[in-house]
Amino acid sequence: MAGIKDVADRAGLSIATVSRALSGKANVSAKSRKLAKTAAAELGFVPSYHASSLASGRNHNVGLVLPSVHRWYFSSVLEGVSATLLDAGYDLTLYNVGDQAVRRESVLNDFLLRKRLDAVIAVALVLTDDEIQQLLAIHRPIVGIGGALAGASTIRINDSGLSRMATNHLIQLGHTRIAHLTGDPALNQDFKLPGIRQAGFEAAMKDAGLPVRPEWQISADFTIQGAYASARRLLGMGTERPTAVFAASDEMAIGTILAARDFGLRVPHDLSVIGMDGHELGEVFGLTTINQDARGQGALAARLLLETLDAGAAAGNDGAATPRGATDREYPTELVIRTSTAVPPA
Amino acid sequence: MAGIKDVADRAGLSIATVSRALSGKANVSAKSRKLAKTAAAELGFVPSYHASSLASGRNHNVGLVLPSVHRWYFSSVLEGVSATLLDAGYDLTLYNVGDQAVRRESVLNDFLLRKRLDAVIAVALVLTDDEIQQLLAIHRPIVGIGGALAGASTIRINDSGLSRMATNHLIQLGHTRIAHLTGDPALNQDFKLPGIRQAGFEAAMKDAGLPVRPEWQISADFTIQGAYASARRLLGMGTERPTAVFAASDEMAIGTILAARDFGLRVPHDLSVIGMDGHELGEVFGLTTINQDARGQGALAARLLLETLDAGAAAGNDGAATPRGATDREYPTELVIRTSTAVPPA
DNA sequence: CTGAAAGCGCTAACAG
DNA sequence: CTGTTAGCGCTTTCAG
Repeated sequence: MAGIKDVADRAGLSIATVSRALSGKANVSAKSRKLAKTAAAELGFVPSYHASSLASGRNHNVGLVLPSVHRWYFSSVLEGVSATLLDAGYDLTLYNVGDQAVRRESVLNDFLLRKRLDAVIAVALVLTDDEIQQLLAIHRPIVGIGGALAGASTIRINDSGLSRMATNHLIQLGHTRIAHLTGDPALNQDFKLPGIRQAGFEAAMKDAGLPVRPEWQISADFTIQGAYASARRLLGMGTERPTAVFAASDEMAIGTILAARDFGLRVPHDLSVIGMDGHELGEVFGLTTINQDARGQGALAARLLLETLDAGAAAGNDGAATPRGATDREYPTELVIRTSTAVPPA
Repeated sequence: MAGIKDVADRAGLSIATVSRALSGKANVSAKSRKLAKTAAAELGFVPSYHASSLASGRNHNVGLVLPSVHRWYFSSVLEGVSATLLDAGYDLTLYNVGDQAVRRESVLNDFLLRKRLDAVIAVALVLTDDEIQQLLAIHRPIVGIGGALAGASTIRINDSGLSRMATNHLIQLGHTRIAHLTGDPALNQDFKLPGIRQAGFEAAMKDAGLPVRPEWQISADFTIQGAYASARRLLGMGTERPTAVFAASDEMAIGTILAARDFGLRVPHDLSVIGMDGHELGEVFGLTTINQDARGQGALAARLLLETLDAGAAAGNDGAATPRGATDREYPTELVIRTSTAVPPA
């Protein structure tokens, strides 16, 4: 309950000096600073964030918009953002919009605009130009992770190129009957991600002169269990089976491996499976995949934002940071070959 | 950038009337309200949360403290809390403290005290009396999920009783050689959860006159992959094997099933496995478990808090809600028998 | 280096 | 029902 006034009284200083001393500003004598600090400590003084934000215009708070917290990719990004922010003394306001359009709307049109956030990080969210403009209009820098965001900075991986790479890995091993397990079209609130990865797959197949069979293009909801169900249907089709599957996420690759086991198929002997992500569970299954360090992407996004904010503050820019020209960074990835892929059965 | 003043001017009303009109208060003529609303809309007015919080004392913001966002239980709780809060127009400030003591400290001693939260929900966190007092001292209601929190309300399941139930399920099937896979002792930032579940297991064994073999009491980090590694060690011990395993979480139960497969053990024919949680993936593995609806627990916690806050507001209580006597609620659960448990091999 | 004073933008009595 | 008047608790010129 102690306010800065109480601290000032107890320290025998003015409110202004205490404020400067406590927020580590210059132009305060060592003695005054000590005096202020002790008084504050003795009173258990904790500054009111609302008051200081109101007065200074800075919030020390970053918003994070996610479509889900259950899928590995998103919780990993969240973890990276969270750790970076916490260490910098920033709060993280989480908007888990899920798949409900209503929630998405209200977050975008109400929550985010309440001038309470210094910046926002949007993960795998397709924003309309209007939505982006609205955000930019309130002078908040935005960074997008996982896809392009016109006018905002983004961090992403080369989804189409990497899908090609994954597919090529299979082709080089000698596979010709390759299936692709993609994300449900309904999940295209995401940056059209499923579509992009699928395009990469198709391009690679085409380049190799291989057919893309419609019945081997299946989809699931990005979860292990969803992919398991879809893969069972794929592998259970009475007809010819593929000898390899490229799944658009590790979770779906794992679901595929589990389904294969049900049919007595040995991985990779009878069926090769490659995923994409770098999920920790991949090791257990010997999953060949493309690592993308989602946690690192989240941390990087947060760091970039913090730098921008600091720069804005240093420039005396009234707390509202100036977004330095929107940049589009590609995050590094690596192909990790384990034991779920091999040459096709004779 | 438009402030309430601009809206007032444009509407030809006083600031006060606009404030009342826009925040849906009574005592405003329909005409004035309409006038205010149109003016606000035309100017794209969005109220400053800091200003209104400072003036009203209410933040519309709840803090959630979690030890992790990757484990199923926590992300499920998060999801429940998040949805409930969003729908009520509240912000969710997330503190993912992880296992770093430093972070835990700073969150507890800095972040949470900044008077920016109306309430806090702590999941599976053991708070010292001091910490609880500190939080209560700033007049913020707290609710704990997943364990006891002296002085605060809690929502939890009967961990010890349910562990007993799970163990008894195995015993009733005829098992006598039962192993227990518990959480790493290091994870006892949790409400001593591993210990409590283990105690339930031991009690059930004792009641049945069965021996608890130390070498069959193993631990892991609550993840599938961690449990997989531990279970491999358990099942790979040259000596006699258990015929059943009770894992303290579904993720660990699944890791166990995967390990069993590696050794050519059929579940449940050669090894019965029971888990605890209600993880969606359990279905894929036919996992027998105890469902606990973590999402629902999170939603309930949020709802309780919102009610308390509303009550406080209604009571004209300066926004600082009065915690109505701390209650300790037990959340309902159910034993779900699937196909991972059966009578022991002959 | 320090203090006084002027707000940040809104809400909440209080009179009318 | 509406306008006026005080602040909420801090930061920040601006003098000194």
